[in-house]
Amino acid sequence: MSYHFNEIEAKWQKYWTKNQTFKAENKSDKPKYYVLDMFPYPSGAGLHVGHPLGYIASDIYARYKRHTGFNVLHPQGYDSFGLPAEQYAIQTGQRPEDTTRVNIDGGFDKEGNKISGYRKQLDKIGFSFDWSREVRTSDPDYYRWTQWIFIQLFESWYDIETDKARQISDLTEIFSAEGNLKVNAACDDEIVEFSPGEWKLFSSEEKQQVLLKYRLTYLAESEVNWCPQLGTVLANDEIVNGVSERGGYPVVRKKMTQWSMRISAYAQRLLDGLSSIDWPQPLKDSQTNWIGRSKGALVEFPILAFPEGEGKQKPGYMTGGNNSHLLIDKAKQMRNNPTQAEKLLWDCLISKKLGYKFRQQHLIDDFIVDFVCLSKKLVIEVDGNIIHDSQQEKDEERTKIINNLGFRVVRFRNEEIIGNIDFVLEQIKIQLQQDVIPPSGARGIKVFTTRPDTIFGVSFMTLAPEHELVQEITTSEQKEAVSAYIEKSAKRSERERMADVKTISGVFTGAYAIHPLSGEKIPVWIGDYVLAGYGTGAVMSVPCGDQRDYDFATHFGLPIPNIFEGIDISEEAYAEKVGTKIANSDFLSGLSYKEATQKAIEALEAVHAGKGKINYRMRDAVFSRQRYWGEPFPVYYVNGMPQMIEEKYLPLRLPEVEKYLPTEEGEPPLGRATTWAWDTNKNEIVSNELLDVSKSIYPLELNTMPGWAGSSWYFFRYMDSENQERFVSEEAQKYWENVDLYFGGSEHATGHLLYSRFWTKFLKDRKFVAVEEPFKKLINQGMILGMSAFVYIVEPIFKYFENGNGNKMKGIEVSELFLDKRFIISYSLIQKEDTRELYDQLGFNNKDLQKKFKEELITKYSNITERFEDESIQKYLDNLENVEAVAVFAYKKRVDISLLIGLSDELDIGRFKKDLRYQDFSDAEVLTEDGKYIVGREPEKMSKSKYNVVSPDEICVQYGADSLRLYEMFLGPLEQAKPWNTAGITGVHSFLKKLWKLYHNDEVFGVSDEKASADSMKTLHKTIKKVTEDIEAFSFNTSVSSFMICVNELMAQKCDQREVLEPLAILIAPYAPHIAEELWQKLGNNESVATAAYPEFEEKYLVESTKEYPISFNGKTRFTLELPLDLSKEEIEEMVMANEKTKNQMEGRTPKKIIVVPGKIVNIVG
RNA sequence: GCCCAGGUGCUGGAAUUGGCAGACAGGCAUGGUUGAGGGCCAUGUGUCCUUAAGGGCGUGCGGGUUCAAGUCCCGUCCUGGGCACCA
Repeated sequence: MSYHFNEIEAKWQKYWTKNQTFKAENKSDKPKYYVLDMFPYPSGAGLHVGHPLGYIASDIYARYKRHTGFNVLHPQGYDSFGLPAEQYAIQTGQRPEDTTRVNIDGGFDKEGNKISGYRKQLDKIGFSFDWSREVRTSDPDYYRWTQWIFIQLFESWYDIETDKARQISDLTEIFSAEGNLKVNAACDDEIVEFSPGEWKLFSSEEKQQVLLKYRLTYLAESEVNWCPQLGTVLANDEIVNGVSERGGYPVVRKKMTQWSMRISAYAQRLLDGLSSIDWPQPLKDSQTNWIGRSKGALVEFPILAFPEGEGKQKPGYMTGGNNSHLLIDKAKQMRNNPTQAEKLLWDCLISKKLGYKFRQQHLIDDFIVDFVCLSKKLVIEVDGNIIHDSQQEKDEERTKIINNLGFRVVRFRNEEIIGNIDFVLEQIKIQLQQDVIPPSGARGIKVFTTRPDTIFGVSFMTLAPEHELVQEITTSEQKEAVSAYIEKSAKRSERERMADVKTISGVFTGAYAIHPLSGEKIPVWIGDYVLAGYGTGAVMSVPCGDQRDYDFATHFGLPIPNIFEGIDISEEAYAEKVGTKIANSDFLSGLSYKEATQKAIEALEAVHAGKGKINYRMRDAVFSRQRYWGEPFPVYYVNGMPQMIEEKYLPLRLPEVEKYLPTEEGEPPLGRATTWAWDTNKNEIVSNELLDVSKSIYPLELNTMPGWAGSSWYFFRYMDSENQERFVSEEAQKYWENVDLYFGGSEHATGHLLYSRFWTKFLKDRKFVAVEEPFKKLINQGMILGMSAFVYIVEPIFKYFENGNGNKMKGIEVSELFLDKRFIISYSLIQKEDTRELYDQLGFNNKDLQKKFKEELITKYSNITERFEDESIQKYLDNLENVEAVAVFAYKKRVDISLLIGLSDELDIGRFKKDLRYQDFSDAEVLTEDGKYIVGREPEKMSKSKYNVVSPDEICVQYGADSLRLYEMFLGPLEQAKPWNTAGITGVHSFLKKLWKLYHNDEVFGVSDEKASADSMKTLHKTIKKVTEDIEAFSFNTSVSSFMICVNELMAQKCDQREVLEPLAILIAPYAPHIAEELWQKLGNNESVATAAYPEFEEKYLVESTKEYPISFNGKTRFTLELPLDLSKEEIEEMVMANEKTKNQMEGRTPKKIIVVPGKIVNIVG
């Protein structure tokens, strides 16, 4: 009875579906185990053999866990929103919804080609998925909850004090009670401070504006990565080498109003969480890298007010702005004519009763304040008796600016001072006791540095061209140069800027900053080596310690002071931290990196010019896409302010549009929808025409969510996929917790895997889930590469070059790599006169390259024929008649692997020539002696465009799903990338045939109930041990070879006992479930093998009494000797030395040393 | 430049608490079975010397530790992946 795998597999796949064998229950006595694969994007191309690799591994583990008594959740679904469906829609006009459905469930594409669909393809491989829990991210029942989570994010802010996300209503309560002064939140940088009174006075819109700066998802105008070809913005992780990940289109910087996710609030927790999860180290490393935490200091360098002055150093008390020279006379005048109240107060203040020095009518920026205590940064303003509204507004404005410079302001009215001077002084005293608030605002240049120890090495400062201060500080002389530079660098695309890191460019602003510790005057430059997006967009340049600063200084002739003891910096900067001593640095001289860093921060803090700071590289994630095929935002706009649609009216369904392109006005595709307005009375989507008619109807958001929205929480939905009340019920989530084992590719390291962790932490903070991390253990499966086939083409080219004498000549250029290949001569180009076309085809479209190639050909001409082993080309050339000159060279061309004969590397020349894709070669000549053409093969990523795709469907038909499963595992370690070679599958296929035979006597099934031999029991238990260890270590390739060894041994032993064959069937069931079920049934079991108890390993069958000792002399094994295992060291030594062979080896010498390791080895030295 | 992973036969790979390198497969070769092909079975297959017995050399390269190194240490080269004017 032979092994009819197709019948067997179809039978059991049907059985599993019918009996819902793998349906997971949310209630069970068994312990739970959650195994998950990253769900696929269902593309029109269907599955290739690379896709199921991870699914097979996870399936084996899930099945293994079922055998060992776990309640296993092993679901599957589709990440069905995404760009390719939309691109396809743009091209063909078909609805993405329809094409996506066909890609999953099967059907026909527009050309009428049959698409079998992901589901059918997956089903054929025999996975133990619980399909009753399937999710599709593009299903309104699913994205309803994606929208819901978005609303929760909108309704939350991040409280740094409690290190948690909290409801936005908590924040508004705090604002009403105490303003925002004490709020320590993750929020936008430019937050204006306000009191509870001011908060109450804000209009509704102003309040919404303020709150947007705190929300975890917020609308902000920011510089984004705009991809004109795709018509959308991209997140940082969707850009690779300055071009879009999908399609490879250029990306430019553009200012746009976009939804963003405040993931930066979670930077530290995302970093800390990594230590609690069992993920591959490289993956953790790349997340760590991406988050990019760096420890250092934030330092503020004040800007010199009179850069064009006599070069005098500005004293610390001169706090005036750029217009000080105009105001200073006015201030003097005011000092001489004080009001009554001013006079009274000044007399008290100048008497130093309060213990602090005050100044009168002093310049701060472009304002003259009445009194100021510079050391405590306290301003005292005296107001007239009658205060008009307009005056009050002006005062508030003025207070804000002064606040931003780091001064507090107290105001008293004239009558207060005159009426109760003691009370006023008491108030001032209280203010003086408070700490100085470091300046939060404008005039200083704030920089972030990881090397505060090198602060005395600063010789200039550099701002990013986009820096907001640039316009303000640039002197009139430099204005032109600076503007030109800014314009030039703004024009450069991101890619250009990245490609060109070598060119040093920059311009002096004319402004100077003041060193906060030395008081020295430091020139301020702008340069595009400083990135606007990182840190503060400005750097303190320490040329001796940073190569970029060094290069910049060298280029522009700026000074390079050396602050390292005994280090030569005449050639390059010195960036080593350890073992370095700081010199020429005032109080830091002589200190190590660590000591100096700490001292520098202390000193900066003392003068309120800086503080220690942790900076993160990770930016907030842009969450809007100008696309159609994504989740619509549950958002409408009232007076330009975003409003959330109430939860109970979700989902907000994606509208129909006629075309999937942006509108003429450049709006996203949803701008084409005619029914896309929100009626706040009826709470439904209504026609846009009503927008002007009714006051309760508002426009809906036109952007959609990015691809990662739906995938950031789907693992929770599987726990309770039918729930209509909640995204996952509390009980279901508490039961399944999180994913125990997650399989997927490492390419999602900084996208999906980071965003999922972020959302999970957020949901935990808001108590929607009870876990902090989504995936406990993660395994990255490696990519299966396709074996692309290549043909090697030589093409004769005429009128190609001339030698020095003006004669045309003959030559061959064949890459050395191709010397052992067979060639195909293409005639297609012979007829073509214009060689430029050929150049283009080969990439030699550059004049220099052409010249170089020509030269090389001439110099190599003399010895090329010797190097070239296949003489047929030479013969061909020699036989050419009436041709004076010809040059030939070879290149390779991909050929479709379906044009090969069988599984061999031989090209079907007839079909190749007839193939339309290779019509240039229809009259080609194949240079081979034996009439065969053997292609070259190279591993590459499997893809349709490379003609190297192997479909699992064909493999299943030819060899069966069990063979496919075993082979994919047998190929090599799971995490490794490895090439696919269909020919190799015969190994595992014949193994399965042998296994089948083991359970059969000739034509009939037959097992005996007799006792198995000791050898068979040993083989079985050895296999149980090895396979179990391997499966726990995810070493599936070695367990497959263990099965092979096991079956080979049992065959040799002629084993047919149930005692061995029954446990073996269970053992192999996770790997080859179909054949295992069939054998299990034939063994007389009625239930599926899926939940049969896993065989237990028993040591006793493996106990050996003897060991074949390798006997080595000076480390080289010469022979082996079988000895009982219970011998002592001495006994072993005695027996070995007594052996005849030992005596032969020693040839009468006495050993210097004898090493005996019982149970392992004997080594005789001498 | 920085971080990570990895270099073992013709190919995929096995062996890393230091203990007979090349398990298990594919390929190739020879033989058997078969009308033929496919299939199946058997044997061989790191490399060099040798009729053989046997021996030399062998895990990218160079050193070192050890009775013993693919495995540990130092240096170096190469390949693949990630990040990158990140201050």
